[in-house]
Formats: sequence, structure tokens, C-alpha cells
Amino acid sequence: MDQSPPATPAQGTVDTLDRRLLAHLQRAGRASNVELSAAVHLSAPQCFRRVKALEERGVIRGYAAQVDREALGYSVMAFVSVDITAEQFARVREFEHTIRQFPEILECHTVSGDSDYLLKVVARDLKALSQFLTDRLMQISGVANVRSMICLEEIKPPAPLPTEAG
Amino acid sequence: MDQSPPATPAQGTVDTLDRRLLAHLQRAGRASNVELSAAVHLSAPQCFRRVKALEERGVIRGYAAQVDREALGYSVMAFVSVDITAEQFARVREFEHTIRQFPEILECHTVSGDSDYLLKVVARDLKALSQFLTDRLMQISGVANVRSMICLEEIKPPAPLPTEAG
DNA sequence: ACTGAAATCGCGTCAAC
DNA sequence: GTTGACGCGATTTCAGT
Repeated sequence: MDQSPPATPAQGTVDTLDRRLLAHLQRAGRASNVELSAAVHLSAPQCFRRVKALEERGVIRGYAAQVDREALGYSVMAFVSVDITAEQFARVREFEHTIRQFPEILECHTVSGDSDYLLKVVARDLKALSQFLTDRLMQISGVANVRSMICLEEIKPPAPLPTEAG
Repeated sequence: MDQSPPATPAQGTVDTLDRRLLAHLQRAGRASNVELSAAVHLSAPQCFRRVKALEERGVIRGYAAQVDREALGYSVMAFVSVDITAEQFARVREFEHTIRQFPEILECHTVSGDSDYLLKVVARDLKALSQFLTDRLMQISGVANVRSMICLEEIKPPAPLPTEAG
């Protein structure tokens, strides 16, 4: 399927059948159409049409292999909170653009609460994390108050979105 | 493919070719074997064997459709930090087990820093989030100091793990 | 209009070199 | 590591409801 960002945001209604499909596809993203159709008790063409529609509507944004972080050599993951100094508020979009370029930053959100941004970061080891924070992140103008929460144990690995009852 | 958790943790070496495959599969998890083989300049059977091996070694943990959160009706996402009171330290595993049951909790990590746990949570709206926090999370014995950071804007959506140079 | 059955075509998959 | 063959599954078309 096309993996480019959808032109239109997800719209329309998502019915119970759609939810069943999404539940299955979130856990088995490579399931064949026949397997999928059997799982939701739908004929193969119907199932196919439904999934296609979900993709085109942007409800399904894409498909991704879930890769073991440690196997790729990233033994460290951390959540990093960041503030922007008042003097640099005007340049916030520059900061955000810069953030998106760093491959070590897996996610970035603006958040309510004590800090302005929350980032999810991976690094080879603690030294690499430290270097990234001081040599990269803190070098960006306006960045202040960088605090990191290093992930010690994964209690619940990334789970699918719940699909019960819209 | 089998989506059950791998019996063994990812092991062995991941070479440059593997990394190219992983890069591609993280962005196009449903890519056909022929498309994949073309992308990494490998014969189809070779490519197939590589991917199979990556799956069996647990480097690829599974495949998932990426579903639009808002399309499923979850207009609110938040990171929630939680402490465990000293008296309940012994029952920490109970807490963790409970946490895993809640479908609204998409992720949970123990972290270094000011709090013990960091959770990623979705909810239908702010009211539902509030109810979840007070009626569910805070009801768990030992839970204290619940603070939530509500996601305001997604600056960088979940990105694939970097695959350049292991 | 929408559903499901059937037919085709291409790909996944395996075996032999 | 590559080439070729076999069989299944994806995808489309068509007829029936």
C-alpha cells in the first residue's frame, strides 16, 4: 500500500466490523486477506474492500514491522522533557523542525504541565545519550531545562489502540 | 507470520543488508517480498530467507497496522507519571500486572528521575481521562502522586528506529 | 446498490543446480 | 546464491439478489 501521509484526515464512521479488522491488523499487520476475512467472518472481496477503504480514508496510516530496539544496538531509551525560553518563543517552529531531523528522537509532543516538550529518545548507551543531550539537543537555541527519565524496565510494551466501542 | 512473543531475545549480528531490510519494513510493513528484494538489491529467495531469519531471531517482533488514534475516537493522549508509596513496594508486581490489563494504557515504563512509572494513556475526551485517573488508576493500592502531561500537539509522530550503523 | 462466486494473474515459496 | 516451477492467495469482474 501507499505509505505516504494521507491527504485527508481520517473521516466517516468506523463501524463494528471495521473495529474488528483494525483490532486484527494492529496485532497481525501482515495477515493475508483470506486470514483476515476468516477472522471477522466476511467474504474475501468484502474484507478486501473494507481494508482498502480504511487505508484510503486514513484510518489505517500504514504498516510497520516492529523491530527489537536492543537488537539494533540501542540499549538506552529515555523520555526527555524540554523547555523553551521565553526569548525564543517566536522561533519555536525552527526548534520543532530541527527536532524532526534527529533520528534518535522517535517521538516529540508538546505537553501540558511542567515542561513544554516531551521527547522519546534512543541511544546506543548512556554515554551516547549524554552526548546527544549536551552536544545536540542543548545546542539548539532556546532550549532550557532538559531533564531525562531513563527507561529502566518496560512494564507494558507498546499496545494497540483499544477497538471496543467507538 | 507468528505474532506470539519470541521465545528467545533477539540475538546474533545484524549486518548492513539486514538493516536495509529493517529500514524498509519499518516504513512499509506490508511490502511484498519482490518489492523488498528490489529495494535492497537482493534476489527474492535470499530476501525471503533474510526476513524469515530476522523474524525467527526476534529482531522483527511482529507487524502492526498503524491506526489513526482520532479516527477511533480517542481525542486525548497523555503521559502520566506515577509513584509507588514506600509501604507498597513489596506489591509492585501486583501493580504492574494491573497496569497491563488496562487497554487505555498503551505503554508503561519504570523510569529514573522524579517518578517511578511513566505511562502513555489514551482517552475519548478530557472527562474520560479524568475518570480513568481518579476511578481506576488512583484506586490501585500504593499509587501516589499521579501527574499527567496531556499531549497538545504531535511534533514528531512515532518514527522508525534508526538503522544506520549498528 | 451491494454481495458473494468464480476466474485470472502474480507472487510467495520451495527444490534443485 | 540463483534460477525455475508449482500452488496458493490477492484482486477483479460478473451475475444474482
